[in-house]
Amino acid sequence: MDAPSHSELLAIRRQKLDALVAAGVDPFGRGFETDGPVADVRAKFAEGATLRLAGRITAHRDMGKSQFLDLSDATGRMQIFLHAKEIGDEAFHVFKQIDLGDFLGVEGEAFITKTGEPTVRVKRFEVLAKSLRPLPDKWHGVQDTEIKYRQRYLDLIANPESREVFQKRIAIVRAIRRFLEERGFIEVETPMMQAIAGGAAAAPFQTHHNALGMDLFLRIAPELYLKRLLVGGFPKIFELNRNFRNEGISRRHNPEFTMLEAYWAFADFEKMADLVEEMVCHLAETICGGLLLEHRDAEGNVTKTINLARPWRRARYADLVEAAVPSWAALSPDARRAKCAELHLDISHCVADYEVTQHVFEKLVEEKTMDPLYVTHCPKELVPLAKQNAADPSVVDVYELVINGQEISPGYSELNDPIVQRQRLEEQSGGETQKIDHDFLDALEYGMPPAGGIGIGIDRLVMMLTGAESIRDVLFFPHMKPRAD
RNA sequence: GGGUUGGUAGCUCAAUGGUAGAGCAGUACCCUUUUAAGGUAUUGGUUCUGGGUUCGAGUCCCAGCCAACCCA
Repeated sequence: MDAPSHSELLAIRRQKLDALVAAGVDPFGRGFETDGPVADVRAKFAEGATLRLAGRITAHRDMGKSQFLDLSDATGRMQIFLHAKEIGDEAFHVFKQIDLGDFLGVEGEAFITKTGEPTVRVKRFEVLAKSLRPLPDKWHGVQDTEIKYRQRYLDLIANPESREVFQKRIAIVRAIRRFLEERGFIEVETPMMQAIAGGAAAAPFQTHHNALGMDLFLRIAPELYLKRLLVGGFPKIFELNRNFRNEGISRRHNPEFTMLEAYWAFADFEKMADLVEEMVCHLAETICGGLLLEHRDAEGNVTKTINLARPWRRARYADLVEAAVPSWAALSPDARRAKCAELHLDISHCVADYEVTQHVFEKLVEEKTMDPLYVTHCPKELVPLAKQNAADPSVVDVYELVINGQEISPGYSELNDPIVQRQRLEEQSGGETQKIDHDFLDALEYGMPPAGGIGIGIDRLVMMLTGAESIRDVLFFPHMKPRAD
């Protein structure tokens, strides 16, 4: 329910709407030919040229008979000038019904004002859409995080810095596709609704197919279907799309998130690491202005610096833990727990010994690592779908890429032994065989080529590359609880 | 799930327990090159919701809703 004064502001705009209709003007106009988005029109700007552009009115400077307005879209802003005597009384009366936020299409002559501002002198204009609600403050923009996230369109209209983050995200996603395609990878689509939610350990969202009378799950990962395509003979594939996990929401988690998975037959995890390193540097250099990324706070102070300079450091998991806590490897499981208490690390949720070590790794290595680090030779318990190392079967041939204190990308030498894979999945399912994707295991038995595989969480990658501190700042429409009425 | 902080005009923000205010936006008027235009006047409030304490609550207490941050 709107507060009374809000209704008053709305009522005034409705009155202007009625006045437009009374003057024979359609307040919600039709198609309008332009010379392109506002930025393109600005690029074509030449004094004396006739220009046509359309956009939303974002500023109005009323000088009486002279009117200056800013016409904007997501690409830019252009000043337009309008004079009562030049357009005539009838048109000026229509113009008087225009508010900030309305969409206008204009045609006019390009000129430069005496303050040097490129401007379009309006000869004709059309009302393209009346805005019936007032826009956010033009100077402060939208500060309220709830409005930013719930009404993203207002954030995009009012906050240029938000718009820039999303434009970078769009550019990053496009560049990833191009990068992989140029290297012979093809993009494929696999089911988002799966009878068994496999490929990761996470709680799925459940739904129901009426006609088939069966439950389905939204996928938590596309992995098992992409591997079927390796079996089917596609050697270089990727999928860049949404996954769904029915878990908590936080600064780093949204129930649906975007994941890139890529598989390369006859490659291994080290080759995949080279590929990811090259790709992320390519993104930083072409979209984010270079390999040195600076994250800033609201005041513009640098809070964090990430240096992507190659080659990226590679180190074994055990060596990293050992460097963080000397003699860790020599300690017994009980001594390790005692050591954690000494270091004020809460390991109450850890059951197995490898979980204690993993907690030490997360707190003392991962969270403190800003520059890229490939963590290799991880314990096999952490990664059930990867190949065991030939020399040391207690570890697997994988990397975990850490940047910005977060895991950005895992890469595996994929397990293609169907017998070992079956054992691993059976152990993981804890005896609940209905949770095992038997068709996937059958597929492996037909033969899957050895392959390198990667996953990259696109939202976290964009956070790292743009300096966003919350995943909500890189998602157009982050998940929110409904607001009570 | 636990803790901390916040929710006041359309937006951005003020307000020792004592008459709810400002800037912008809006409205009216002045102004023929302004650009956060300027000037004069002016409208606009269930202070998130529901209880309680008090002579008196935006402010203190309790419960709830929503959000941000931290922890798990």
